[in-house]
Parts: sequence; structure tokens; C-alpha cells
Amino acid sequence: MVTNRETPDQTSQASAGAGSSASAGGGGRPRLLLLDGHSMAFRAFFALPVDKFGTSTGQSTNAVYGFASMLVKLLRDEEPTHVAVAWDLSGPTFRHEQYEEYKGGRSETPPEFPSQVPLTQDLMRLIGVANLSVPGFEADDVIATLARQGGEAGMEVLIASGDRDAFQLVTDSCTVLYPGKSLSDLRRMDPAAVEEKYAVSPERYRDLAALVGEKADNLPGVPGVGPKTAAKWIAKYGSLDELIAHADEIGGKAGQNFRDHMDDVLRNQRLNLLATDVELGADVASLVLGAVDRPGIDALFDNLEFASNLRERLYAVLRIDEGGGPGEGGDGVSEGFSVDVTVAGTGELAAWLGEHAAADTPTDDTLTAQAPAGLALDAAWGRGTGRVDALAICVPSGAAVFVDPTALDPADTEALAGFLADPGRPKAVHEYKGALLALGAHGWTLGGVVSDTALAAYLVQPGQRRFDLADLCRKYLGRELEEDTAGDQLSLDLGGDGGAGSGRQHLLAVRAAATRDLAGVLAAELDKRGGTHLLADVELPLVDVLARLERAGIAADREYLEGLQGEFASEARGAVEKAHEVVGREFNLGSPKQLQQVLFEDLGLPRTKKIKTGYTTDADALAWLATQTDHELPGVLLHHRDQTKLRTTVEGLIKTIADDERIHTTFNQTVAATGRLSSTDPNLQNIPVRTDVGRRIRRAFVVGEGFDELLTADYSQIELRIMAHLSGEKALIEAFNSGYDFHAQMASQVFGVGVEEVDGEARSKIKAMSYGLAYGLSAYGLSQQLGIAPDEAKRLMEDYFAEFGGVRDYLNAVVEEARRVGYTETILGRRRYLPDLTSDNRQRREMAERMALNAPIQGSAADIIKVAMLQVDAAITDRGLSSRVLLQVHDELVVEVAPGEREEVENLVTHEMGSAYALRVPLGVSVGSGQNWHDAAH
DNA sequence: TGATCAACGTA
DNA sequence: CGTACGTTGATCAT
Repeated sequence: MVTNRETPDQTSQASAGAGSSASAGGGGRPRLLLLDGHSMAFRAFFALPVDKFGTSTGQSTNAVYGFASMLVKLLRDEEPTHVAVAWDLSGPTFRHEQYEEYKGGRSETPPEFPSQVPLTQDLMRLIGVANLSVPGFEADDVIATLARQGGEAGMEVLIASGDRDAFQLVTDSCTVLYPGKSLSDLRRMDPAAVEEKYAVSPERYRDLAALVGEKADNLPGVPGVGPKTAAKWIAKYGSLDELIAHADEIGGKAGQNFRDHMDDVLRNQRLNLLATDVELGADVASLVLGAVDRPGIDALFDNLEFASNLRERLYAVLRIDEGGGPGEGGDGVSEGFSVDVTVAGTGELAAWLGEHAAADTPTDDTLTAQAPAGLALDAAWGRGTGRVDALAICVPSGAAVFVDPTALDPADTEALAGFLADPGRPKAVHEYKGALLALGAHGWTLGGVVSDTALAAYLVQPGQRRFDLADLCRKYLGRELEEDTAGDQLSLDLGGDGGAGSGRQHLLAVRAAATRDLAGVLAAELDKRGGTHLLADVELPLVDVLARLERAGIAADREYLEGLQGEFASEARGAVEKAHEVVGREFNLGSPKQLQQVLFEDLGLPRTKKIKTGYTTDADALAWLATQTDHELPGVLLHHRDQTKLRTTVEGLIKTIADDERIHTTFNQTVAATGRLSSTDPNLQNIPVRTDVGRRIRRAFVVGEGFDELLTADYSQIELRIMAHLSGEKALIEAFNSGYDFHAQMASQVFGVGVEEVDGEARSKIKAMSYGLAYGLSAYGLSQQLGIAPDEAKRLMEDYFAEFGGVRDYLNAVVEEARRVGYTETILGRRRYLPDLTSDNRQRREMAERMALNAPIQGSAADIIKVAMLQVDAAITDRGLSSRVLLQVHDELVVEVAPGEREEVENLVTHEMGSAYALRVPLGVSVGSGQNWHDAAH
């Protein structure tokens, strides 16, 4: 018999004390439930459709869900007092030592499966169920050992396993629950059931299996001998040993095969014996159902985006009241967070800060290691300004203070301002930029912010949609953050006499505590991902720069915009009239639905590309219709589209002009999964520039009073330069270093002609090809864009790669690496996780592949311009200049130049942007200036 | 009133 | 059948 003395790998705190009395079994005989983890999880995986169970981030969850619901059912129906799940480890087992091909030749595990195993194990741990695994042994052996121990301890044993080897363990007090067609259908295999199914007793099941073989384990049996024959032989001779002793007596072809394959049978018999004396380091008594980690389960279920249904069933069977966890909190407000909140009355804040948040003497680098205080604001912000209604500070010790800014005496104000501004007193805050804008509006400065929990969470998982404090608490702390359910009016009433204990103060203090706690957890998460530098040296410092961009805004010429609005509106009206006249009736040109009716039904024009709601009427389709038919309607519609689009753009801008006659956009730092900024309310990153008419809108963005002109500086072909850098493709690097027209240079190589002979058409084809690369462009897509035949596009790509194969190799390698490690990385280590790379849904997988090849390119460009913004800002400050950056448009900065500073600013911006990051090719920067954004173009 | 779709603007 | 965004008007559900 095999023994093993290694320390078991026990991933759970298995016990809640062996002596604690079991409560679930209704007082009868103790009942031990043992599950074969991989086997049951695998069954669950195939029982539920993988594409129907997954999170928004692409994590598959069907196996976890199935396993959990199966466990819930078992806990409810069987009422076990003791439970354990045994898991296989990945390494070889003692069976491999005896037979190398053991379990060989198995078809590959579905890629969505492995990541679900640790999740299932987490869930078991949180429920209080032990996960057990022992190196060198299979889960079956662990189960067999525990089943023996349980039996000896007088327990009733239940084994849930999809592995038939477990049948050998069946006795009067040990039943195997064997999964049938569906998950809920577990067949009770007691001695009678085994006998009925296989016509042998459980003790003889091994003999039968040895003869028949086990395909799943790569154990071939005797050819031509199935369960029927095997059972017949065993019945005749009593056991396999006896059968072997009388091997000569067996007649027929089967008998000959038996003698010929005797070695296989003996090997099978040896290998299918389960070890019952594995050293576990855990006593069976310790498997008693343990303490339930309810917040942990909540957090995990939220993460996995499970419906509440399963959670309710689980809590019901665990006898947990869903409303409140056992022994948690008690005040119902700050569940999971214990804060000792002081509501500072007038004249008390200075003393509190003195006691709890005194300035440390900044001596050495221990300063940075100092734990931050959590800062939470009851505030609003936007359009470059804000307002603070209240704030709370929670220091590392747990003490918290609630501050009403309207109830401060001069000493309080000074102490608070000192605390907030002091770079030596570290703070964590959620949404740092908002805090800067809100506090700034009251004249406060905020310094020493070492963490923005929203920003940190974004860097940890940039693909997430929301970074609410409550969401993050649930996700990273496993705690619920109670929302303020009372309306403003009610809170006001409650706080009318300034009495302590009203919910509002507590809630804000709890947010401060949560922010403080989250900062620590997220810092650790980020560190694991190598993102600490990015947060501390790029994103956090950038927050302050962005706040000043938003606060500055950009001056707008309202009258000019109103003039444009009238012009575009009247053009659009004209188009509407014309269209109605042409069609002979009135209809809404802005309704794609009515447009389809008119174009394809009434006029019977040729159908365009199909979309969900019928046939597309987009600009490409209308242009195509214009060429296909002689009808004038498509052209009129296109003109109408153009003009209304411009009109709404202009109208949107006019609405957002603030009292200072400037437009203050909001830059979002946690939206784009690649690391780019985005701009909203209004979006100043999509102001028209490609057409002459559209460009006129840019004349409305003018230099503000007190400044001389606007200056724009942009990176030329930054993404292509990054591709050259990352791929190391020599031809590309040389093309950039030569300093000549890049696209013409590339075209000359592809077409094998001199640079001078490259015509405009050839150049633009190659330009489209180069840019398309970074998006994962297909031959078909390229043909569409260039209006050439797919064949020709394909040839163009082949010719391109014949010259610049390094680029293709690089792009392929990026995807391959991302598939292996699960994420892509930019030059500054910004990661993007793409679980869909291993999806077996082709569309999702290919989408993820394009994202994977684009993310490092787009993201590295974002890294570079962010660094450039920091450097430009610092250089302006260092030189004591008054010019200021107003906008960032991905590869462009717009600067408002103070009188007499143009030359210096131009040089400074060119230099700082050009030196933001040392690529293997130079960073080209071009600059222009003028009285408005349009004229500042170059 | 809110969500979704089609369409279209930018890098 | 091309990545990353945000906004608009129409439409449909609540």
C-alpha cells in the first residue's frame, strides 16, 4: 500500500474547532459529505452553457455556479454535519510513477475551465468547507482515506464524484452520489445500486474495471470484454484473482484476448485501487462545517455577478439571515466599518486635528511609508469648479471627524487648511480631481494625496465600467457601504439642531474609513501588477494638472457660434424641404426608420448592408446609393446629415459656455481601457477638423483675455513610431530616422520605386495600411476603406509584410503573449486584461485579439502624452511663465500663451513633448499658433 | 423618464 | 469583417 508523508496542502482553515457540536444533522448520526472537486466542477461546466454564465469582464462562471448550486442542494437534502472537497493537484501522482501514460491522451481542457477552479475553492473556503489536496495523490485517494476514517468513526459517508473508481468505496454506510444527465440528478449508488448496474458487488467493482479498462484514465482493458462479459467471468470465478488463476479455462476469442492482455489487466487492478491511508494532517472531525464568511461570500458573488437567487438559497441552507450577518456591526449603518466619529463643533476641529493628525517631522523616507488618512467629501463638482458641503477625515487609528465647513472658527480653519494642504500628511481620497475642484472653489488646497482609490482601481482593472466607492468596498474589502437613503430634505431636518448621531455624519465618516482601507488593499493589488510607479508618478500628479486644465477652460466666441448655428440650421432646413419635395411627402429625415421606408419601400432603391433594424442608411450607404442610382435624394440626405450634425455640435457647445465666456470640459481619467483620457460635457476631443465646413467650428475656440494666442502642438504619427519602437522593425525605424515623408518612404519600398515616383494614390494606400495595422485591420476592411477589390487589398498587405515583416511578427507576438499571461502592457507597464483571448466564441476571441494588439500601441501613446503634460506643466512652473495648457486631444496639446511668452513656450513644449520618452525613433512634434484653434493648426 | 440603437465626430 | 471614446435624436419600454 502506498503511503505519503508529505505535508498536505490544505488551502482552508478546515476547522471551527473539532469539539464544536454539529447542528445541521438534526441530532442523529454524524454525516460526512465528501466531494471530488475537479470531477464535479467539470460536470457542472458541461451541464451549463459557458456562454450564458460569465461576468462583464469575461470571466466564465458556469462551473462555479453549477458547483455552488449542486452543493446547496446537497447541504439542504443530505444535511451533512461534516464536509470536505478534495482537489487534484497538477503534478504527477504515484500512479504516474507506475504507469507513465496514466491519464494521457486526454482531450484538452476547455480554456474557460481552469480559472474557475480557484474561484470555486474560494467559495468553499468562505462557506466554511475545507479544500483538501495532497501532492502525489488524486482527489479520489483523499476521499477514500476520509471515507475510511469516517466509517471508523461511525459516520455515515456520502461521496459526490463523477469518477466510477469511487464505487469500490461503497458499503452499507458509504454511498456514492454519481451525476447523471443533469446536475441535480445525482444517482445514489449504494451496494444494491452498484450490484444492479454492474452485476458485481462493490468490493468486486475494481475487478470488473480492471478487465473493462478506463478510457478516461488511459487504461485499456481486454479488447472485446465489456461490463457484461467481465461480470459474467467474475460471477463464475468469484474474483479477478481466481479468474486469473483459471485463465487457461476461458474459451473463445475473449478468453484469448484476456490471456494476451494479462499485463494490462494486472496494471489496471493495481492502479485502480484507491489509497486509504493518505497522510492528510487533518482529522475527519475537523471537517465539521465551519464559520461562514458572509461579507466574503457577498463580495465573491458580486464579483461573479451571480443573481441573488443562488445567494438566497445558499444563505437559507447555511441558516444565515440575509438581512444582517452574524455578530456584525449592529448599528446597521457602518456595517463592516468601525469608526469612532467625532462631530466637530465650532472651535473643536483644531484640537481634534492636533490630537489625531499632528504633522510629523518629515525626517526621512519613512514619510512615504506612513499610512494615509482617509478623506471623504460631501461635495459636487463639474465644469471646472465645485462645492463642499461637508468633509470627514479618518486617521489610521480609526478615529474620525466630521466637519461642517460653515461651522469653523479661525483656528479651525487654519488647522484644517494646514492639514489639507500639507504634503507631509498623507491622504487617500476617492476621486481626487473632484476633491481638488470642490475644495479649490472654497480656496482650499489639497496636498499629500498618496492614493486616489478610483484611480488605483482603474489601474488595477482598467476595463471596469464603474469605480464607485461602494462597488470597490464590496469588491476589494468584502464589505457593504451603506448608501445615504434619506433625501436631502430629510437629512437637513435631522441635522437641524446640529445634533450628533444623525446618519449623515456617520455615513461620511464611514466613507473616509472605507477610502483609507481601500487605499491599502489597492496599493497591494497594484504593486502585484507592477503599477505603483504609474499611479504615483504619472496618474496622481496628472490629476492636479487636469484639475487646472478644467478650471481654466477655453475661451469661446459665443456670437460666432450663434452665427454658425443659424447658418447650419438654415442649410439643414433647406435640405429638409428639398427632400420632402423630391419624395412628394413629409417625413423625418432624422429617423433612420422612416428613411428606410422612404428609400427602400417607397422609392424602391437598392438595399444596403443589413443591420439589426433593417438596412443601413449611414453615410457610406447613402454615398453608394448616390452612385448606384441617379436619384438626387441620397445626396440631399447626406447634406442634411452633415449640416444637422454640425448644428447640434455647435448648439451643444453654446449651451456649455460658462459665465466667464469659457468652456470647461471634464477630463475623465478612469474611462478608457487603454489609458487614454476622455472628455465630456462637452466633449472637446471630437471637434470637427477633417472637412472645411467642420473646421470652421474651431474658429470659435479663441485666445482668452490677457493672453496673446493659442498654440497647438501635436505628435506626428506617434502610434506608428510606437509600432516601430516596439516591433524593432529596421525598415520602419530607418524610415522614421531618415526624416523624409514617412508614408511616401514606406510606399517607395513596398512598390519598389524611388521616393520621387510615389504618387498620391500609392502613398495614401500605404498610409491607410500602416494605420490600419494598429487596429487589427483585415484585408476586407482595407478594401472597404480604400474602395478597392478584396484581392487587391490582400496583395497590398502581402507586399507590405514582405518588406516590413517585423511588424506582423510583433503584432502576432503581442497577441500570443497576451493570451498566455492574460493581459497586455504599455511601455509604462499599464496593463489591460483580456480574458476573451481564450474564448471559444470566435467573434469574441477575435475582437479580443484586435484589442490586444491595439492596447499597447494606443496605451503607450497615452502614457507618453501624459508624461509630456507633466513635463510641460513642470517646465512652465519652473520658468515662472503664465502660459497654460488648456486641452489634450490624445496626441495634441492646446496651450494659451501669455504675452511675450510665445517663443519660449514653443521651444519648451517642443522639447518636453519630444523628450517625454526615449523611443528607438525620435518623437516628432509640430507646433503652430494663432488667434483661434483653427488658425493655430499647422 | 430611462435605455437602446444608429449615426457620426475625434485620435 | 477596425481600436478608443461621447453625443445626439429617434424609438420603445416603463
